[in-house]
Amino acid sequence: MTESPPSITDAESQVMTVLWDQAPRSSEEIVAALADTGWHEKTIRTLLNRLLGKRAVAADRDGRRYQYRPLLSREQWQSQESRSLLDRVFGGRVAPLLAHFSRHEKLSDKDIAELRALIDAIDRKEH
Amino acid sequence: MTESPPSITDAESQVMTVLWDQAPRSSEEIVAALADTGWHEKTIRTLLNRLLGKRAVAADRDGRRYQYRPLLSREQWQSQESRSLLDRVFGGRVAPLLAHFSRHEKLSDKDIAELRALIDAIDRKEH
DNA sequence: CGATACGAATTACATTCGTAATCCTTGGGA
DNA sequence: TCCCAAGGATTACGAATGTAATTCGTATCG
Repeated sequence: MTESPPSITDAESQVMTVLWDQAPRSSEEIVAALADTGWHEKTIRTLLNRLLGKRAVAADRDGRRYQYRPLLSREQWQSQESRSLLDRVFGGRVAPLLAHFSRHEKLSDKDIAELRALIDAIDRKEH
Repeated sequence: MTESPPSITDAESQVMTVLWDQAPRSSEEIVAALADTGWHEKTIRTLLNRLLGKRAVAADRDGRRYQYRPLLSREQWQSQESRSLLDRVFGGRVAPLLAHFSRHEKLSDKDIAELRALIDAIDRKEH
């Protein structure tokens, strides 16, 4: 059986975010970092456990506590989600997605600058 | 109360796809068009009904049958899904998403051309 | 004219997800 | 030494979702 990257839910991804931001962390720290969500401490511990079950995070014993760290990387997750959107919504083709963004999304100056840099980078890479 | 565009599930979107492809259609035609999914006819009718409940499709009486047609457009749906990905996964910014694609997805020449056209269009719009 | 078949409407049911509450263990303080 | 509180593990529970089965109404065929 091959290990496919774990798929995580929306709520779970918010927990991952705090670990991607900094790790390892104790559950107490994670709870603190998620104070703004309004989630109950119990809820966050549940999410942590589900992530453990999915092997999206690892827990290293630290005395009577655990230190949690991500196993699934943010990049892996972004890839999964992007590919999912691409396949589900745009028939797997990038161009329609780009066309969609160009027609419907408001791009900030920063976005535009980054896009320009992106294209330049691609140009250079293709020499 | 303002009408927000209905949010549809993954299975439902596959039904929408056949209506976006061509409409109006009878349920029989829709079932036929979804033969490759392996879904039971009952399943497809259930999805149609849920879409009706969400006002994502309309049913126009045609004798003792209905002719179904989409109320939610493919473009609207693509926008919703794109924005959702953007917000959930890329902090709401387009450039990181595109940067991600450029790093991890194979961009065809056509894709790159579109990207360039996108920037050019923006440039012109901003005069 | 009565039974049937087909589409529509309603109901069903297991799983996943969001959101906790409850139970279990054990290190530390009274 | 004994009890408690903080964390971890387990259980709960309603809503949404995937996937149907059951029931209902009626046009049609024998």
